[in-house]
Amino acid sequence: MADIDSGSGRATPRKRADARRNEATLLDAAASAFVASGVDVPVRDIAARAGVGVGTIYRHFPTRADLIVAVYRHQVEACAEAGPALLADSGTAHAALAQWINLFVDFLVTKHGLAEALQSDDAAFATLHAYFLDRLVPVCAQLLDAAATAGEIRPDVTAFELLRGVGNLCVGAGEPRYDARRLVELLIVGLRHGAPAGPR
Amino acid sequence: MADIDSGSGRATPRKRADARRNEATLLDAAASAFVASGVDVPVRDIAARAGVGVGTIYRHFPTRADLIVAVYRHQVEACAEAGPALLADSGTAHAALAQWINLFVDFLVTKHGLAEALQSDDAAFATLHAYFLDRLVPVCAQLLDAAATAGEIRPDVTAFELLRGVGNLCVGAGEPRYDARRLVELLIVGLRHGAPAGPR
DNA sequence: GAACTATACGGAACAGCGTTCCGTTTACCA
DNA sequence: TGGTAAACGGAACGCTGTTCCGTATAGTTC
Repeated sequence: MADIDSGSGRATPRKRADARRNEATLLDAAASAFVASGVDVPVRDIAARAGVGVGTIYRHFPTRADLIVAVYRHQVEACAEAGPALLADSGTAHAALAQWINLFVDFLVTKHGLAEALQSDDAAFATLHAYFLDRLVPVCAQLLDAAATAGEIRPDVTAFELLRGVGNLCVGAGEPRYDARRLVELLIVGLRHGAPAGPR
Repeated sequence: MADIDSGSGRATPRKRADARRNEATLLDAAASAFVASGVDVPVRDIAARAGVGVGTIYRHFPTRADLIVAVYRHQVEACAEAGPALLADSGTAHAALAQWINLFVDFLVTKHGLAEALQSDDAAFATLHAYFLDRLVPVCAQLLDAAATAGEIRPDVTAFELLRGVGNLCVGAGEPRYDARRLVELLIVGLRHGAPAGPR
């Protein structure tokens, strides 16, 4: 999948061959370990799977969050880029928003433990938090603004809040009696119908 | 607040005085430790606060979840008992449901880390899970049934699912940019307006 | 009041985690 | 074919929850 950090950067004098190889190996090992045991799989397990020492993991990925981000970067980027496309293609802004949220939920519920990690306030996950928010909040805000401008939804819910809420609802997906998708759907429906002042 | 385990039980020959004293001391210490540092405060901190050894904690409360349950039992009972009362007093079943959910949310958001613990799949929290579900699911189901029978809400959301969703939304409450109550409100609104088949 | 015993206590010890650190190995370049 | 900076492996550290057992003590019995 193309070489990592070859050419371009003159300032960084190019990493050693074994280092580049290990980084790729680690990404693969982490990805399969995440699938097998969730994103909270012990670091030692990932190291063993990759056939390296734990020190090697931390040299390449200073914190566990960096590893998670690296593994899922492609999919998060794809989700972010789908936002404007949906807005252009969908009949209404609300429909685009609903579809985009569905993409996000599909992504989250298929990654065991990712939703849990996303809303952990553990300092180790700060960069994970930051990456998801930096990348997705603007996209969500654009969809939200469009729907609000069109008068299709109540205008007082922020993109941060909605993403966080949806992420929270995805925690525990996979349990048979709990359908996160349905509850997220309820949330989106409520967004359309809820009066700004609320009941009572 | 009455004595603990006095009289009645002949089978249990009554605990020693120091044991009963320590149990009460531990409940107080745990309660204030939970307020100060969240329900995930280290066991050693609670022990230190109570002036006992960690062994004493585990003798009285075999698992951390038992301690949490013991500390919050009164409030959970109160919440459970409020359900039928609200149903009798409110104009509509949906209003009763909304108010009861509000009680639950108020309880959760004021207990740092409790919502997080509730949806943890850690085996240590199994009894915590079980207690909350045993006590609250039937109440929620009663409210839900009443509202569904009255045709005020879509009938395909289970009490378990709703409680879990609401609990999930309460995770991270306390963060300034995240208003769990508002999102729960959206969920309840969606419950009223959502068509069983959903959009699209 | 003294002796005896079941009960309860305290905290050292264990296991599992993330993370750090450093002696050793290895890839690259001259 | 050395020499050296880069990278590696895994022991070690600090922090968890939990267990275990020698010691202290409350309650009972004479």
